[in-house]
Amino acid sequence: MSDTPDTAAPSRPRRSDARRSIDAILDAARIVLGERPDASMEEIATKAGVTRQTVYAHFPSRDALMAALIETAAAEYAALLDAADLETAPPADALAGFLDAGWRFLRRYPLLLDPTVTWIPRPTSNDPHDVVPPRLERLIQRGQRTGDLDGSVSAAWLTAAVIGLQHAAAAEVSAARLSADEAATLCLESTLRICGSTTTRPTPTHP
Amino acid sequence: MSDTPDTAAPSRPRRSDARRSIDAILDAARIVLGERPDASMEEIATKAGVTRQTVYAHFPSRDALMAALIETAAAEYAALLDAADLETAPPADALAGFLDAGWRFLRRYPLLLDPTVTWIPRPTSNDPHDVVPPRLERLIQRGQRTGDLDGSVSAAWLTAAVIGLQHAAAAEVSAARLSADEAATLCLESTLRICGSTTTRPTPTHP
DNA sequence: GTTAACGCTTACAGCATGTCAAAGAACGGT
DNA sequence: ACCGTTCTTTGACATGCTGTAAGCGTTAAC
Repeated sequence: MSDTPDTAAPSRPRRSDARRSIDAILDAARIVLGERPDASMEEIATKAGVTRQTVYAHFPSRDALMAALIETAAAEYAALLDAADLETAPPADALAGFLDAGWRFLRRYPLLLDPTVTWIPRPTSNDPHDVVPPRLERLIQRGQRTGDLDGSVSAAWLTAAVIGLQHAAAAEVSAARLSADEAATLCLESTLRICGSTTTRPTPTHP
Repeated sequence: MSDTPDTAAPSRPRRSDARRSIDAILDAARIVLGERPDASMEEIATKAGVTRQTVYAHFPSRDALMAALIETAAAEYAALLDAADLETAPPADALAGFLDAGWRFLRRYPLLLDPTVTWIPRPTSNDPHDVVPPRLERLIQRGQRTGDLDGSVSAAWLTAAVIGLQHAAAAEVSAARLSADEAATLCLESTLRICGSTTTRPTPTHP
C-alpha cells in the first residue's frame, strides 16, 4: 500500500534499509504529528532516527509525506472496516461496528483528529474519502431497503452526518469534556436516531 | 468589541486613522483568509491597503490578529443569536433559528469553515466557545424541561452534536455535494431527530 | 499651529522548506 | 569476500514568511 511514494514503476526492488527508513519516517510522522500537527520535518526526521535530507530523499515535499501517511492510514482504516462485517450484520449492529472501527482507528491516528490535515492535497490513490464514506453509505442504503433504517432521508447526507457526529464526539474527548466510553455511547445513540433505526435499542433503564 | 487589540487600558482614545486601519485589516483578514487560510501577512496587509509593518503595529503577531478576528466574529455571532429569540420560541422553532443564525454567520465568515483555525490560541475574551454553545445548551435544556425535546440524552452532548452536524452540512456545501438549501433542510431534519423533537414536523409532502 | 500619534521605508535576524553536491556506509548479488 | 549500486550523511545554499527595530514623513487631535 505504501510501496512507491515517489514513482509507480521502480525499475528495481527497493533496498531493505530504504524500506526501513520509509517505515520509520511514516511511523514517526504518525506519532509526532499526532501530538503536534505543525511539527517540523526536522522533528519527524529525528524521531525516525534519520536526517532531514533522508526524508526528502523519499518524500519530495512535506505534502507528499502527508499524502503518503494519509494513504497508509486509509488502508488500515479500510482493513478495520472490512473486518467488521458491515455488509451482512443487522444495520443497527453494523452502524455500531462502523463507529467502533472509527474509534480504534482514531486511537492509532490521532493525527486525523486535528482538522489541519483535511485540506492538504489528496493522495493520488487510496484516498480516505474514497474508502470510508462509500462503505458507510452502502450500509445505510441496505438498511433503508430492508426497512431497518428510515428511508426518507438521503443516504449520502446521513453518511456525512454520521461521520460528522463521530468527529464531534472525538472532539469532546479531546477537550476532556467526555470520556472515550461516554463519547462512544452517545455517538452511537445519536447515530441510530438520525438514521431512524427502528430497532428497539433499550434506553439504559433496567428491564 | 474589537476595541483594544493590544492592551486593555489605552491612556488616550485611539486616533481615527488608526481605527480605520484596524478595521480595514480585520476586514481584509476576514476575506482573504476566507479564501485562502494560509495567506501571508503581506497579502492581508496589501488587501487592507497598508503595509505589513502597520499590521504588526496593531497586532503583535499573526495569532493575535487571528484572535482579534475570531473575537469580532464571535461578537457578530452572538448578536445574530440574540436576535433570534432562542429563549422564548418553541424549542423546535428555536433550534431552526439557531441553525439559521449559523448559516448566515458562516456565509459572512467562511474563514471559520476551514478547520485550520480551530486550534489557534483562544481569544482572551469573547471566545466563540463561550458564546455559542452555552446559548444552544440553554435552549436544549429548556426544551427538555418542557418535554418538547427528549430529556434522556445529556444537553451538553446534544449541543456538541448539533454544532457538529452543522459543520458536516457546511462541509458538504463546500464540497459542492449539496446546495445551501438542501444542507439547511437536511441539517435541521437531523438536528430535530437527535434532540428527540416530538413536534410533528410534516415530511415535505403537499397538504 | 503645535504636538503626539500613526504610517511608510528600509533593514535585519530567525526559522522552516526545499535543493544540491560530494563523501562515506550499508546492502545485494556474485 | 568482493564490488558495484544504492542509500545515508554532511555541509552548504536559496527562498519565503514571521517578527523586530530605527528613522522620517504625514496626519489627526487639542
